[in-house]
Amino acid sequence: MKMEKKVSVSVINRLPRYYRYLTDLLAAGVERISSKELSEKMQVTASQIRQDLNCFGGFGQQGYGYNVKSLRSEIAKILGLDQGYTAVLVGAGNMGRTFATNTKFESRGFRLAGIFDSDPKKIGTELVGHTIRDYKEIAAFIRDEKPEMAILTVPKDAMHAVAEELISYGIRAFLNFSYTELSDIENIAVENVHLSDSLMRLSYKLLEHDRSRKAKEEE
Amino acid sequence: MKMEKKVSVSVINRLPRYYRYLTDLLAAGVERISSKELSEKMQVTASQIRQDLNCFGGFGQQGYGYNVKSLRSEIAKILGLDQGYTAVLVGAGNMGRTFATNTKFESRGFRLAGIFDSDPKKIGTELVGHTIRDYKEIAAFIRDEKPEMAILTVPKDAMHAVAEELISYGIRAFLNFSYTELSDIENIAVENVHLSDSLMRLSYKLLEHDRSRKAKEEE
DNA sequence: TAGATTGTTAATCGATTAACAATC
DNA sequence: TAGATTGTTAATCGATTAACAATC
Repeated sequence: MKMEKKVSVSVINRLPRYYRYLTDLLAAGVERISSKELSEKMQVTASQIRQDLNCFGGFGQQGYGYNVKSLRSEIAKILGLDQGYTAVLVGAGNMGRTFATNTKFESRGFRLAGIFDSDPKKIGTELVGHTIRDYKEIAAFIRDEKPEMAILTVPKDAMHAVAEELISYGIRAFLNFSYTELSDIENIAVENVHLSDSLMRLSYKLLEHDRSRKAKEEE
Repeated sequence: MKMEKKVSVSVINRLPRYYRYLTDLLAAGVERISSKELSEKMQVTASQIRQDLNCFGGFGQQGYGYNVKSLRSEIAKILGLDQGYTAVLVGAGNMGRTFATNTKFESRGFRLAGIFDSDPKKIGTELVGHTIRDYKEIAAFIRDEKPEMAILTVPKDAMHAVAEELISYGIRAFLNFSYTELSDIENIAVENVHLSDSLMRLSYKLLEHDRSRKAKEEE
């Protein structure tokens, strides 16, 4: 895997999508695929696919295309899915429960080590095969289990304090679902998720469509 | 609001973030802000902020900056948040419940008209002030209530059939949470959300950080 | 070998940043 | 008026697309 120049975020952002499509193709029993075929399925250009992949290495073969299984595993490696990264989930509210339930951690190469909350009503109950633990025990837990990542689904007012505390225990990656953004911190990987942004983008697109429909009618 | 050239998706994608920051500033009682101040908060360039806003009009004032309240409301208008768009939620599973609970529809200018599921155990129960309805009744409901948007949190195998059915009833925007992507359809606004993509991006970032940390240690 | 499709270079296009005159 | 900061043009930078020689 070559890594001369820094790979642009545009490319990185597309990798999970490639991974998903390749996972589906593999499940469908497809053995090989050309950049052209894949580009049609994904509604992007074949050029872009080839350029993106060649940021990391030459995974294809002239005259043949790409082997679905091996390309998928190469992308997994690029994304770090082969690292066995371990995560803790902090916050077992609605969002936490949904994320824990919907995310197939193992099939994505991750391990969910534990779930924490500070609500006595939740502590001790079960969620996706884990007993929800008291947040007070998280320091000891992280010391023992050495997870790298934390998924934060805590109230926005608590978020910063929780993040700082977890960093002091050695956590170095955050998937943050709380409304307030966690800004970049040196040596810490951060990814903020905002579901309502998607709704607003959809609204913009709908407005655009309505506008062009109206413009057509007025012709 | 000028609209000569098509505004790029990069700009559109940033609008919800501006909207969030302005909402917070307004809540904090901040009256005016310059592109420079905002750029520092948001970790972008002041140039980018001014360029982005000027795609839609001159909302600022030389020597003064931007009025937080009025800029926020301009962005709301651009995003269509003043259109009173109405949505139905289809699927009251984990994801549906979380989205319904976490999204302050009204404060974002939307109206949630109804929630549908086909599970008899769920039908008739309450969720965020709505009684979950039988999916069989959705045709009549859409005819009466005329929602524009549907939020899809249905199993991936059902997704395409549901989307097509809803289009036939007049729905013209989809926020799709199912694993399978809903590809672009003419005159229909589509936004796909993939939570596990965020986890994979985080994983990539973590791997990058680990790599550069290791490289430093080896110096 | 002939055909197909990659990897890669070059050309184009678009987005970001810088700079500054306009103006509040 | 002087100072600040916008709106906007120009310069730079980067990303995407096109093209094609390399090669399986």
